[in-house]
Amino acid sequence: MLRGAALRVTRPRLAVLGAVHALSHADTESIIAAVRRDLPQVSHQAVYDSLQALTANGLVRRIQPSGSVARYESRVGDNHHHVVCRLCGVIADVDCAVAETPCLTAADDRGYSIDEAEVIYWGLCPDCAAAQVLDHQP
Amino acid sequence: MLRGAALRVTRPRLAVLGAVHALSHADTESIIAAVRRDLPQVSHQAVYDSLQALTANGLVRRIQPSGSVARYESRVGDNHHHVVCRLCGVIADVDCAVAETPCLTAADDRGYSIDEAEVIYWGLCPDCAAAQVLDHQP
DNA sequence: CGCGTTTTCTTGACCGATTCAAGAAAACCG
DNA sequence: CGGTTTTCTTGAATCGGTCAAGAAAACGCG
Repeated sequence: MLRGAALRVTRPRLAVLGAVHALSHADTESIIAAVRRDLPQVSHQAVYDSLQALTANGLVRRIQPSGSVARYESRVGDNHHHVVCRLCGVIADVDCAVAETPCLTAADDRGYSIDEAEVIYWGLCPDCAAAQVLDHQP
Repeated sequence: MLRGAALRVTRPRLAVLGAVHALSHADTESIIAAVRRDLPQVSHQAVYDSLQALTANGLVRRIQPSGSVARYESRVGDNHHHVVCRLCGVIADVDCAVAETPCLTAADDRGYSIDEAEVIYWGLCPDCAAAQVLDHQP
C-alpha cells in the first residue's frame, strides 16, 4: 500500500497503518499506544507525521466531529458517513441514504467546486438511549 | 430572545448575540473583538460562557469544520448546511439538496436515534479556484 | 553492495484555543 | 429593597497538536 502511494516504507508507518486497520475510529493517543506495543520507542511526532502522510495519500481517512479530537479509520474511497452519540461520543459507520455520490450536489453550490460531502448524524447510541429512558422512569 | 429562552439578560450576552448576528461564521476571537467595541472590559471567559449558553438554548449555532476553530452563526432552526474552501477556509451557507429534513434518514441507522444531520461540503471557493487555474497556466 | 541524497524520525520546546477555579458582581424574585 | 442564584472577572492550567534542529534510516544508482 505504501509503495503504491510512492511513500517510503518505514517501521512507524507500517505500524500506524496496522493500528488504524486494527482499531475503529481511533484517536491519535490510542494509535500511539497501539504502535508502541510493537515499537516501544516511536515518538509521538513520528505517529503524527505518519498519519498526516497516510491521510494526504488517501490510505486512511481522518474525521473530527465537533468537540472531539482527530480520529482515523481505514475505510476509504467509499464515501460512507458517520453517526456520533451526543452523550458518549461513540462513532459508527453508516452508508449513504441517497446514492453513490450522496448529497454531493448542493442545491446551490455558491460557485464553489465541491469535491466531497461529509455527513455526520448526531443522536444517541442504543446504550445511551436506553440509559436515558431508565433515568426518566426510575 | 434571551428571556424567551429563560436566560438572564446581561450586557455580555446581548453583545455576543449582536456580534454573532452582525458577523458571518465568526470565530471566538472575532466575536470577542466585536463585543469589546461595545464593552471594552469583557473577559474572554464571559464570551465563552455566553456562546455556550446561547448555543445550548438554540439561539446561535456552533459549527467546527475539521482543522478549524469553533465558529458561530445566527441562522438556526432551518437545517441548512455549509461549504468550506479547502484552501482559504472561508465558509458559505447552502440549502439542503434533498428535502426538508435532508439526509436525516441514514440508510441504516445502526440503532441510533438520530436528531440531526450535519453536512459539510468541501471544495474550492471561486477565488481560490481562479488562483489555482492561474498557477497552472502562468 | 556501498555511497550520497533525500526523507523521515527523535528530542524537546512551544503554541493557542479552550477550560477550570475562586471570589466578586450583577440579575432576578418576591 | 434584600436574599438567592447565576454570571462575570481574574489568572492559571490543560492538552492536542505543531515547530525546529540534528540524527538516522530509505532509496536510487553505479
